[in-house]
Amino acid sequence: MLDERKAAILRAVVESHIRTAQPVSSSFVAQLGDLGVSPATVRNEMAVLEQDGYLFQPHASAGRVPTDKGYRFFVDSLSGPAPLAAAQSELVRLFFARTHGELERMLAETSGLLSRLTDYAAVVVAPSAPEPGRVRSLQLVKLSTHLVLVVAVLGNGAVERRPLELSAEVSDAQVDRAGASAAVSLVGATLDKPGALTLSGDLAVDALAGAAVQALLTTEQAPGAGQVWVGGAARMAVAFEAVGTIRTVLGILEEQYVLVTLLKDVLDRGLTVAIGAEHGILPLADCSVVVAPYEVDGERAGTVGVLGPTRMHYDQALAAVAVVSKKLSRALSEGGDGDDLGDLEKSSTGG
Amino acid sequence: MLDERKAAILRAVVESHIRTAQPVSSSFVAQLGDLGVSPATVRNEMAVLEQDGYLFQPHASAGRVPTDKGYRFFVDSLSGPAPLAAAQSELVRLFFARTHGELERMLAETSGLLSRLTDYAAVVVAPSAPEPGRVRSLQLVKLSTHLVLVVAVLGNGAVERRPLELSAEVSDAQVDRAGASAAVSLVGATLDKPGALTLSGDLAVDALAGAAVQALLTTEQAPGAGQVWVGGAARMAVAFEAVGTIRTVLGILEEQYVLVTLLKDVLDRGLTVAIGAEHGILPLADCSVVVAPYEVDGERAGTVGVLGPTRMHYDQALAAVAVVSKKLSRALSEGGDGDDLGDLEKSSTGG
DNA sequence: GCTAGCACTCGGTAACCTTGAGTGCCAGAG
DNA sequence: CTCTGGCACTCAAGGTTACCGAGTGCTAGC
Repeated sequence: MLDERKAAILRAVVESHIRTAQPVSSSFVAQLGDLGVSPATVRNEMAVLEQDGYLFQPHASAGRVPTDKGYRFFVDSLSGPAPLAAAQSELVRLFFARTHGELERMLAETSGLLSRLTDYAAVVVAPSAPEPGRVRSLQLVKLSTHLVLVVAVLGNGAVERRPLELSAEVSDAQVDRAGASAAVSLVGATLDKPGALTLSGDLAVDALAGAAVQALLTTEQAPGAGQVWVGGAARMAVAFEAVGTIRTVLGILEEQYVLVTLLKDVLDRGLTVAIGAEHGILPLADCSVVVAPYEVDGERAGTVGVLGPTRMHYDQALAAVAVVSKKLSRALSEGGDGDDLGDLEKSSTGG
Repeated sequence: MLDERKAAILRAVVESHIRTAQPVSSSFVAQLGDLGVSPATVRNEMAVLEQDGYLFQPHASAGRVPTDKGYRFFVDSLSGPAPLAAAQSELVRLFFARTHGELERMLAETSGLLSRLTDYAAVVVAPSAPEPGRVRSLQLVKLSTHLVLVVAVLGNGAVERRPLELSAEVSDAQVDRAGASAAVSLVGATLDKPGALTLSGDLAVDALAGAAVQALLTTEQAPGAGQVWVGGAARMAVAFEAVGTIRTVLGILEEQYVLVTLLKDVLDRGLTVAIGAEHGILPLADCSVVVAPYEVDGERAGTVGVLGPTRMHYDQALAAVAVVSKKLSRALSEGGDGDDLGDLEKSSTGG
């Protein structure tokens, strides 16, 4: 599609513009020395690249700036994510060595990590299904005469909690028996495939046990699914100069629904990077997104991503997103805090 | 301290500047007609107000702008929070009618509510002590050979969860017995006053039970205490013009520790409003904070607050913060989702 | 004590010019 | 046919000047 020289020029323009945020001149590219041609030649090539839609000239006496198409070519021609800088690898290592425990806190902090790694805003989407891990423990706790709490502990330490409002009063003993019954049905099973419920004969008990199991099974799709954490939104205020852009981007970053949909769409289209207008969100026309799914026990669970300006350091962002998603997958999968994370470091570098 | 006319002029300047963000001229104040004097007289008074540190003149041929001291006077002379607009009352009502369930989600969404009410950024600090309610249930769950999870359900439905790493392996039976023992010690007690632990004779069991109780008692001060949710940070990008200011303010809004300390300090000094440099945070010199504590079961638990530009609508912010903190207190106190929130509406309006 | 009048200050805007970076194009060399 | 040096052209950015007008401080008089 592009002969090698045009490709080289385009790459040079993109790289330079990513670094400096300035239009790139023909003489600058020529001076780079990679091609051994004069500025005039570069100019001719650039004119063609502009006609083909890879470059754009803000005004007559300015250099060239890449278009979305130009960035797309650049990203597609990347050999892969850059290796993480040593300091950053260390950050990641420390983070995952230190962090365990609560899922929510972990994901929230992961968004902070990813943002620090890339210097852009980071987004982490919670697993959309209830934790698929096996149920380790289930308990009913009577809070008041008409309120019972179902508490389940899953394999990875996550705690699922559901309130149950009762129409009729039940005794403590009945709650206990219902809890035992529900526990028999669910403990050891995964949340999507419960065991059968053994009936006790006491209607109230069986109804309560059934309701408890049911409450856990119904993924709280609407409200909870796709919970989102955004880290380092402030970094977008650094990435952009125009106040208007900052405003709109920050606004979007608070719209959880839009964010979740955005990341999901990109992944569904099989992409890792969405550049400028490629994702449909108009206000984010100046932004690109780098995403990766993470897994829990081998199943695609949630998404991590980076949102930065179109002129972002794609190689670094790709690397950071890849490493974080991988390590996160490990950390969240059964076995919990991995002892064997060390070897991952290498394998992810050579992606 | 200020005669009535000076006070009126000062109030007029503050009010106008809050609305327009522009320096206020003597003729404008005179035109308002509240005093029936000429611009020249207003000028003389303004000159005095400037000497006394209430006003400031950006440059010779400009109007006056309030200083922090000027705002302080204004706020102190407010008759109290303004009544909430009807639409906003409705927002609050709907919110608290709809929202219940998980503490964290509730607090997170509350920050969004408060931000929408005021059009500034809102901050909600989680209860700093572990939920003070009585322990309703306690359970140990063995996650892997060396990892046990302590799960406690408190009176208000909150779930406290602590991981315990074991140095030696214990059997399932031992974990169960330790759980029972710890439960006897804690269930029915409040977390700050545990009952004595009855020893079983099995060293491993007793050690585990003790560790479990201990884990729950130690408020996870450092990491978890003072968890913070920030809502509507993007609104700060609207409140300020200068990119630099936006950057620093957004930066601060992500520093949880700073935020928690800030709100705590303001409350500890007995203030409801901190204006400009009154709180020690230099980068927030252009910002004011309006805070209120909320309670759980009659005890001061956490804080809600609004962060806006120094020239913020204090009356509205005060009103919003007051109403939200009150309703939040109700919603979080034993009894949970209140049925009796209706009557609060009136009492809070006439603050 | 208030006010009208007046001189003064100074930020903001527009008009103008200059500068220089960068291009497009052309003609000639390889 | 491709590349390059040269040259005219364009246009944003920055500096200078002048002007306008908002707003003040001061003073003299009511």
